[in-house]
Amino acid sequence: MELSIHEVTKVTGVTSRTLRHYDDVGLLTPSRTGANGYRFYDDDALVRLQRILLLRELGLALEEIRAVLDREKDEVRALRAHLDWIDAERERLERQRAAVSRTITALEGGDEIVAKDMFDGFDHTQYKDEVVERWGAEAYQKGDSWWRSLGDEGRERFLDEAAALSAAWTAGADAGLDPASDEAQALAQRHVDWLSGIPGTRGHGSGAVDKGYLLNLADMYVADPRFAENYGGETGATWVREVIRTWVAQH
Amino acid sequence: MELSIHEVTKVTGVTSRTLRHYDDVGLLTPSRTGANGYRFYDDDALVRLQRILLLRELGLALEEIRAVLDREKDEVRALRAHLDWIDAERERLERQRAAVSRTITALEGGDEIVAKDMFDGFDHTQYKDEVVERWGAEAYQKGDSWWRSLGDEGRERFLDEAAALSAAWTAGADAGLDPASDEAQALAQRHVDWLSGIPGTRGHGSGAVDKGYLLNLADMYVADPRFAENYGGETGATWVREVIRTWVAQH
DNA sequence: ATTGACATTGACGTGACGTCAATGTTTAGC
DNA sequence: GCTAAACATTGACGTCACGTCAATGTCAAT
Repeated sequence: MELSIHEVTKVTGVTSRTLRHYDDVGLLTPSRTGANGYRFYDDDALVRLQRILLLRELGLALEEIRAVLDREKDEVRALRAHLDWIDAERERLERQRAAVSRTITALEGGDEIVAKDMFDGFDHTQYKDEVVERWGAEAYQKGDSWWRSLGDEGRERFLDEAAALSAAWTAGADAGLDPASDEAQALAQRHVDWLSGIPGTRGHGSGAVDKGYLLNLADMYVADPRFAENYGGETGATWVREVIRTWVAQH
Repeated sequence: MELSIHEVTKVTGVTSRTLRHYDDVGLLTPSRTGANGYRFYDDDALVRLQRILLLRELGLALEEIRAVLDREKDEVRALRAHLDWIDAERERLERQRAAVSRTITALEGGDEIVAKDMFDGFDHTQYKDEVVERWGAEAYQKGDSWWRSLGDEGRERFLDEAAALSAAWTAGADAGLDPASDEAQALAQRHVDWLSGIPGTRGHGSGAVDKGYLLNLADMYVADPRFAENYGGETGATWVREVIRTWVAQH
């Protein structure tokens, strides 16, 4: 039995364009080509097409399919590799979903989010991946060569310290510490040290963190609910601001 | 402040090619273009770039981003739509993963899988979309003009009935019904009626479903673990086969 | 002979750039 | 003033799996 290209399309649902494409890339050669150039497919060709379509449905690329069918590659191994790829894609989508979802929440939270604000969220350390994502953007302002230069380990340490600071601030606020106390001021110093690692935070010329920047930051912690969350809510953030203001006054 | 394209790349991490591309598609026009053709970006342009990069990380297409930034589209609504798209992608991957996984299992199960076998899975109704996919292939053997001719509604009904049958069979098996009981036999009749809608199932000449085909089908339900799953496992499938055998004997 | 259905081979379009290639501009050093 | 390095530009092709014309040839039926 030999089918014309039209009959194959009716029977398989694939378009003639697809069949010609498969011919072009050498994935499925017609069993016979007439003197007029017409393509004809016999049973063997149809079986091969069947297998192609199956693997295609499973998501394999045409090149992969070709390798499998030409016995250049083990079928199970190819599918296993594909499974890994699917898993990676799944995870990526999962993270992206979370990021989009949080962004929507933030946008609905009320105030118009200006890009500036979104990129300043460098201590949103509740979720590491989110921070990494934010840093990919944050890097814009600070120059991401720095962030990249940290290496995986450096980034890890940086984020860990950020998380530790957030926890320490919350604990201090909960404890109702005096903003001028040694403990609170030591915490402020630690925060400043951490900040100093970020390019762009240091004042012009001086090697130290810019005080104006610090005060702005403190204000932001209070004003922006998304920041406040990381510092024990509004009251916590207010306390953090007091501690920082005190520290600035003393330096 | 005005940055050259090179400075922008250092500061943002995007390549100059990307910036030129964004210029080409009108997504981000440089604030100034020198007489020499050089591109320069001011603060406003950088803020716009910031927002572009953020939305890009969230997975929006450039065209979408442009629509959002040009205030043609609400940001939240755009992100919501994108969320839907992500969810759809997630589900698609989930199904694909399951299909690939099952295929691997089947391949490892021993016997070489002939294309024929794989395409006979027309009542894998656990997931509708999967069935649709399988049908796209199954159609190969039966001639998919029929499947297409059903229309969306017809396909929907067909798949719903398939799912209902699968559930009914499982329930019957769980209940331990007598294969010869009226209830079980009614179920068999219903299954046969459903099958009769499929071209190729009817015996030559007679309008009724071919009995040999039915018996083969029943055997397959038991033999193939991928089928058995849909009929309450191996024991369930065995019971289904008994019911069908009884029905065939009585007709 | 004409019509209509079906076939062919190009060739462009899709999305978001990467990657040459060929060439002009600016800056720094000698 | 010359030269080399660094940086800029505009094309233009490649990616992936085809969809979609366009221009044209072939075949069966009327």
